Amino acid sequence: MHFPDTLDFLLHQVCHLHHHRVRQVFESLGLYRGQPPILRILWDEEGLTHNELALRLHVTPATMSRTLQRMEKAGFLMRKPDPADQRVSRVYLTGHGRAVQEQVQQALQRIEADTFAGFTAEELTILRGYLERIRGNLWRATEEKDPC
Amino acid sequence: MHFPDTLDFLLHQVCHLHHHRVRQVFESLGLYRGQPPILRILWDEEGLTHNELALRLHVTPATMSRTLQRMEKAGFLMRKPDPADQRVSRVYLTGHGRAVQEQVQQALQRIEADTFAGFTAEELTILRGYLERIRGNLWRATEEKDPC
DNA sequence: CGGTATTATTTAGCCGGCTAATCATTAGTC
DNA sequence: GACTAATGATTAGCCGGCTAAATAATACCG
Repeated sequence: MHFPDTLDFLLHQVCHLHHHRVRQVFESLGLYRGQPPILRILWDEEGLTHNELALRLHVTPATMSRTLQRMEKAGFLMRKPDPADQRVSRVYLTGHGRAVQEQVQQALQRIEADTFAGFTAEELTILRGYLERIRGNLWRATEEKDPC
Repeated sequence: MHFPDTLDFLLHQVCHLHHHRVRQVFESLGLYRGQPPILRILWDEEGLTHNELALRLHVTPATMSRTLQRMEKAGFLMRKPDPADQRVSRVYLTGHGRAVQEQVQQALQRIEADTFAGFTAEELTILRGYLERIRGNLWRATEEKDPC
């Protein structure tokens, strides 16, 4: 690398490697990066609408629609129309979607253990604070409609 | 959110928001998220091969090939065959690719300022250390060929 | 009640990630 | 020199992001 790492580029690299690690760990379960967070929500609460899921995970309805399609096709969940509103469809787990819970939780713990290996409890607390501040910073920055 | 944020999910959210911010800031320059790092390298050193660029940025040749195609089409760079080896093509900036340097640098500084707003110099040093450790952790984890 | 506005989901197309396969070129070996 | 192995770039297809547009259903207002 010919130019020194900016902190921002370092964050970019961490993101890239994190994505790669997630991909690697979930591959054998037939799950892709965007899918485990959806399962986590549904294990806790089935019957949510597409929109509710999209809002929870801060992605667009278009993204959610497509991911849910793929997960339904892969057998993790099913979508049923809401009897009270024909525009709405609600999302429910299949048996397979429920059956993978233990494995997915273990996979998530594995990723977390890998990512933060060697950090003391105090360091993890400090790091959490830093990441929360960064999240807040970025959230505010993207919400301000740029005049440029 | 019905389950508490794990640190890992917090990192996931930071990545997502960071991507979004980068997208937002570069939109007006006609650049997409993966493209500014390529320009940064080329401002410093033109004539690199596809493979060299891919290795520098830790992406696959397929990804680099496609991104370069798009950037050439958008007018930022051009690719020329290497006279010594017909498999190789080398990447050079166009006038436009050079002309946007100042604006791109400013955009990058803007993202950095937004992301780390409110951090003291000491905190930034600690954060850098943490991110470097995380990068190393993830790098090692992905390189180990998982037996699972 | 009729007309307009809003909403929920989907599709198309762009982007950057990946893997796998392909093709032409080059390197290596006998 | 002939053959095989390796290499560089590309394409196809999958994924998750986005925006824009579309369609059908529902809400709202006069």
